[in-house]
Amino acid sequence: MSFQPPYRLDVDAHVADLVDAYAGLEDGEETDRVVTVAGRVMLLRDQGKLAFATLREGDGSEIQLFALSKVLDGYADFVGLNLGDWVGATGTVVKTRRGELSVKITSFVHLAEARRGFGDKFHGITDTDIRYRQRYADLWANPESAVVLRTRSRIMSLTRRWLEDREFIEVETPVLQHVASGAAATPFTTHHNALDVDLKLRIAPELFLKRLVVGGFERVYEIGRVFRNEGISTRHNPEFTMLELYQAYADYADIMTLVEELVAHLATELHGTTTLPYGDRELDLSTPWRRASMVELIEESIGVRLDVGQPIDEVRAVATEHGVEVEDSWGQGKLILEIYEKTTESSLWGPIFVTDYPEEVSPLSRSHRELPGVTERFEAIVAGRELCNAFSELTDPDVQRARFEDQVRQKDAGDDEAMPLDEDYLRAMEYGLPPTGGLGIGMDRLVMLLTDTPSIRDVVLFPTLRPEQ
RNA sequence: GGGGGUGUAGCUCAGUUGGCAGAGCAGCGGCCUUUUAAGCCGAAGCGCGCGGGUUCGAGCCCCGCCGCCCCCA
Repeated sequence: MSFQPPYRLDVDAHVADLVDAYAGLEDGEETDRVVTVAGRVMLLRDQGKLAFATLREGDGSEIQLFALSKVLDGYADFVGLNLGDWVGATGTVVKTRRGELSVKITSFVHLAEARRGFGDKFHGITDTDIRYRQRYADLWANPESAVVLRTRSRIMSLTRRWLEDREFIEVETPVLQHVASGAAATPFTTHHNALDVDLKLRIAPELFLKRLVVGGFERVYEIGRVFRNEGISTRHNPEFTMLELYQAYADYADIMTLVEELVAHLATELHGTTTLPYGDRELDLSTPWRRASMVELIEESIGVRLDVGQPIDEVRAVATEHGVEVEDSWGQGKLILEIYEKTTESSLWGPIFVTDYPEEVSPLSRSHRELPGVTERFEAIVAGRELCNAFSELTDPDVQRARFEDQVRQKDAGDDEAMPLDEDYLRAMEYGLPPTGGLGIGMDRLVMLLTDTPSIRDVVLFPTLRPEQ
């Protein structure tokens, strides 16, 4: 007869709690506390008339099951278990003579067979292809994978709580959009049969969230998946999780404060400190973070002070001198951004707020209150990577229309990632968008930095992969 | 798209100057009253990513392709 597992089981103790509660038992001491625990048998040491098994719960906590043939009903079945099998076990909490906290079991139930093994019981599974494709196996074979991915859940939860404590409300906006705008990226296209229209998967929730600010949601955020049809690397997955928030009556300086406080809060909650290891370096997330403008940082890097107002030939010359492949359609702003990315960005470790991006490359940002040609926009670089993008939002519909039209010109000139014009968003702005600060954070990258993880695939449960075989 | 690394049993890996494919673990059979990656005995399992080529002979050499990892564009 085939294996017939029970339909349910009353589990009355978690391994982690038992480990905490009974750490002080003496070697050989037995309690009369009866517990039922459950998990997978990860190791089994059969001694003949007695056996020891290592039971692991999904959170990684482990306790030994101590089975005596004289005491345990079904002893023969117990020692016949395969590594990886799910069991429930009932018995008393004891510490063995050799000092291992155990449940001395009087009965057990076989809950599921592991027809496939979890790999080498010492080395686990190291083949990345198996780890990413069969995450369900990786989570058991490599407990450190499970720790990172569970920490991700914790980060999402802490972030939501922190924002809600500050009166932000969470919303959900469309993933399927007629116009995929709000970022410079190539969208995925799909088709709706009943309407017979092509739809895009969102590349950012930005424009919908700002519509909500127009609608009176003064502090609003969304944590959701966005999709960008571009390459895959250690820092890019085609679908990733973005936090965007908008705060009415705030500007980009307020948002800088919000970002550094949020990140420092998360670090403190998770690790008890704002000084974290990342790779072979250290990361000091204590506030405040340095603020410096893009042109200042370029000057520090290459010794040349650039300005969007200077003659374009001079900026082109600097770009060419530093190996930037210049296109004729680029103005000073785009050239300066390219020079920054080529010469400066990779040398930044951070945390640092890079501020005052050129208008030409910032179609949704409000112009700087003092400096001509640049916007009140910043990106944070943390651990050498771009973490977020934020600005004082552009609120003037006429200026926004002009910026969109400029983007369309750039698209026509061959820039595939230039932003399309969103007519409905302009209509929304005509109802009045108050002064607003906005932010987008790549949550996957935030998890990477808080878990000291080098690849985005290690913080995404099921990363996008080529189809098998 | 370019460069580097890698692909041998279910898993982790070793395979010397080209000369009948190996180990540990898992799985299977057996022994064992305090194990900790338990130990011991036994049987079984891969024809070496795929396709060509050189050679008496290729896991090792050559060519092409494919997958995975890393770096760069």
